[in-house]
Amino acid sequence: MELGLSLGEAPKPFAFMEKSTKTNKGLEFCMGLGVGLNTREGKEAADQRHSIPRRSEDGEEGRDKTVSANPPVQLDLLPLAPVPRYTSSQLPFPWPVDHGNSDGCSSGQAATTRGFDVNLLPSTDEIDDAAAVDSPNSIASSFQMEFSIYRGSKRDRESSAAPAANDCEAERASSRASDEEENGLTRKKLRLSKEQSAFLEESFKEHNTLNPKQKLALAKQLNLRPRQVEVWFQNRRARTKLKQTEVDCEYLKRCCETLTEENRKLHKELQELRALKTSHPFYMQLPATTLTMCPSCERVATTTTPAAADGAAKTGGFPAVSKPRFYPFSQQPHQSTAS
DNA sequence: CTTAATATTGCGATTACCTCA
DNA sequence: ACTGAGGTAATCGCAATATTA
Repeated sequence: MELGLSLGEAPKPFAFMEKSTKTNKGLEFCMGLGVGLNTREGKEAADQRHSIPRRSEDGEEGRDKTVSANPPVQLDLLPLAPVPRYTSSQLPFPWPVDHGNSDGCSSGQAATTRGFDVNLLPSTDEIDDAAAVDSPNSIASSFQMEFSIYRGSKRDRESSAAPAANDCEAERASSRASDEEENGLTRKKLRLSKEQSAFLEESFKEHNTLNPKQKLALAKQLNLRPRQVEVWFQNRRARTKLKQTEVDCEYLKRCCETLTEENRKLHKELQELRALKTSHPFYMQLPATTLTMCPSCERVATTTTPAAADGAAKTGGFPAVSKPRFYPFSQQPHQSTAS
């Protein structure tokens, strides 16, 4: 028996599944798994499983329009985190939450009352950028911080005693690594607040990718740099994919166990049939037969070998008759010379 | 219309920092 | 106080795609 499990590239994820469905009806299980994450197709397939929407409304997202022609098996994702689900009216996203529009500007009234922890302040040019794409009535332009829960490190809390120094540090942290290296500074990891993370999480549920407008609006609303929002979404997608991979592996593991068990049962059945032949040598008038399974077509075939015939003769079991044959599953062998 | 250069974006791999047991 | 593990923000390099001259 062949177990076709492909953990790499899976160009034809269901090819072997078709075979198995047309043969052994006694085997009630069949699988079609395409866990090919190492190729572009695999990535797209994975994205399909993740139900990542491929936006097409924005020109800049056109590169993601391609979809796999062979969608692999859909595995239900376990809930990643028990994040409370908000309704659209409760969620003051900086873009309309009509599940499809990504215009970037919000309708929003509720967001004006929601403030967020600030690890660092966006640079003024980024604020200008965000304002440039926001309508004059957007919540982002009217965003105000109303509370601040700083969850920085001990060092951060110490430095927060000196506001000027903290601003300077935040500004430094907002630079890219190249800038940091140029300044001889090590990058500083900034922890997002619970509120920021929760809001990003909710945003991710709405759109797991962001167009530039959404990114800017979200960054402004959360008082983060657009780059931070972008990185967060990238990492969040990576986490989702990793979780899905774990689910896939777990599923494959269960399938393997199932197949192993089925194989064990088949072996047991075969032994019982052989024992039956031994105890009732003239019951079926069978030749000395070796049951084999064609690896290509997965059909059971028989071969009559001299050694088997000798063994049968020694036990006094079977006369040396070339035919008839015994087909345990009422199947004709695909080829007479099965290997 | 074709093509090369450039810009943009997302992803995988990895690093670095932070928190916690 | 120290330490290792785990989580995650951030970085880097690459590939695919879009845009533009």
